[in-house]
Amino acid sequence: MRGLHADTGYLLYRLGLRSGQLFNASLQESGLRLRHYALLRFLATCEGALQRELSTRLGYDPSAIVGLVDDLEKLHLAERRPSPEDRRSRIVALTEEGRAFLRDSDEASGRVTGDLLAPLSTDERETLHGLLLRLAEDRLE
Amino acid sequence: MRGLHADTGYLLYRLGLRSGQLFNASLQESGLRLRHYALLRFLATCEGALQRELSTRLGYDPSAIVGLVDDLEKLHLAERRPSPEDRRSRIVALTEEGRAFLRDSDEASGRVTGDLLAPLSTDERETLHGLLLRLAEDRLE
DNA sequence: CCAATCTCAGTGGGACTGAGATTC
DNA sequence: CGAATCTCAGTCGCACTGAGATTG
Repeated sequence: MRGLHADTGYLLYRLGLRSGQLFNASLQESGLRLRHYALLRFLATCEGALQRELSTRLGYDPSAIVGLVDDLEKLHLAERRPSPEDRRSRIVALTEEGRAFLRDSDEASGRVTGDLLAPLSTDERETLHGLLLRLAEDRLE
Repeated sequence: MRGLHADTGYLLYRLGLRSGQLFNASLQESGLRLRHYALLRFLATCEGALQRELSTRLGYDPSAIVGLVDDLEKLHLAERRPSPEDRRSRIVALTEEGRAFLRDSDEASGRVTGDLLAPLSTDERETLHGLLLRLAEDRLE
């Protein structure tokens, strides 16, 4: 009979949970959760995105995006703008405050991942990142 | 500004969620969830465990173990026995039905992981497994 | 008396569904 | 008309907390 950790999929599941916990703990004082932070980080790469794009790219349900953007708007870290091409859609974009928040929290987020990967050497971390990236590109729709 | 997938911790989080989804989907017809299955798989390695052990080894809250074992008892896949050494504790053990269930579902669970890791070669899968295992041993209490 | 183990009720956040309103 | 986008209400599984009962 195989042990619990003989299965790579289960290992991924367990380490993914742990990683999320660590991120959420480090974001605690900002009042945000990992999902808000991921949304901000995605917005920083694209100068505005439709809520539907955020849903597919981040893997969250469309109805969840509504509340997340609500929260970020209340904190003035992001804002909704009408889309000039399609009045059904809203464009979500970072504010200046949002950009400043990302600059300030960048170091803290790197520390979380560094802590998680502490048992691995630099080379091993790069190998792991490359393998996970290939899985993500193929398996994260 | 770094992209979303530049962070190994976030990649782990996303792929962990996906892995859990795939496992749960494959278990759907059995009426169990991944957490039940993980508990059964752990029991198969030890011939009976205290609920406190299950909590620490599987990473679930002690109060969650109660309901999980309740579910498995209702399905006659596991059972509680009194501990001869400490009457506060209960020993949870697989039943014969539980062992048979694991034999039957073993192949399906391997297929889920094989599917998730499809983009990688056999060597790469082993490399990934080794790296994740080292992280799990150090970072999963 | 204090600690450990199990149980249970309640709380809060997250994932999802189904419906509605608006616009293409 | 059907399809897409956003919104909202409701449901369900899950994580955690705090309390209680039993035993060491």
